[in-house]
Amino acid sequence: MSDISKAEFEVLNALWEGYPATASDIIARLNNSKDWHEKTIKTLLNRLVKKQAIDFDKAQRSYLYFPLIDKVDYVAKESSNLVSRLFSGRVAPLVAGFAHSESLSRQDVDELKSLIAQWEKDNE
Amino acid sequence: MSDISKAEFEVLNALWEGYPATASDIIARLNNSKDWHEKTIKTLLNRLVKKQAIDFDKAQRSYLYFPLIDKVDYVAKESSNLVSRLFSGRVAPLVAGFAHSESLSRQDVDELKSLIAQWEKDNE
DNA sequence: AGCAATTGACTACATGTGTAATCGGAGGTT
DNA sequence: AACCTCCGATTACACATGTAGTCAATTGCT
Repeated sequence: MSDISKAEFEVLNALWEGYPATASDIIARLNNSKDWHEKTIKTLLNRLVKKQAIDFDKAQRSYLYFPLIDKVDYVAKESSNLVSRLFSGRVAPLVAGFAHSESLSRQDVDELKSLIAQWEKDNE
Repeated sequence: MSDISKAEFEVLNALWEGYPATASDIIARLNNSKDWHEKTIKTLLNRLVKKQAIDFDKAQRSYLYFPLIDKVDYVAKESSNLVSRLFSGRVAPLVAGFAHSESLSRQDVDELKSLIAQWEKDNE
């Protein structure tokens, strides 16, 4: 399973942006958002390899990293994890929280409506 | 902020079930779900106090613990955190994931519909 | 009064995590 | 051939975390 730390996740996420990618690629991508030392990122890549979250092909000098776990899967697992821990597994109360805090956009609402329509078509 | 670890969260969550509560109360509550040593739970209570997530009133011998942070707030922060990290801050894609994995219930859908209706009334 | 049990405080210790620095070797440069 | 450079591997180290154990004081029991 994923026992990926916060920092490790950022690196993995950068890799999901495009792969295979060299360490330098990842470092460049993270340079924008994070203020991490190159060595730090390499350490994190290493730990991700050890955790079997990513792997690499040996190119000439540098490695070509690629993810072993799919972003969609990871995201689904994390979401369901949080929803089950914090909302007894039901997603509506989470959305309710967002509605309350004004964090619900017109776009969200439109998408939700369409999701619901689809769900109802499929489920009855 | 909350830098509450997983184990600490379980204890805090047990406290939210009802407070003020003694350490023994919490231990009893967690006994059902977790297989933690009494001492472990007391350590976690202590750490939560140090982190100013909870506090206590000194009763006679044992303390009466109570939360300093509200579950609703905590839950909102964690949710928004996850949604922003994994879904660029928009909640609909998260719900879409649930719809896809058959984890959306009739009840969820009804609640979502009512949330949406309310949102639209408020927002246009 | 004296002892046992209970409670929070303090201590312990292995492993995880954030954040690098150093090492040794492969490749390019002169 | 000798050296510099760039890469991954290995090592470092402080603080967080999971998971308890020991200590000292208080309380209840006899």
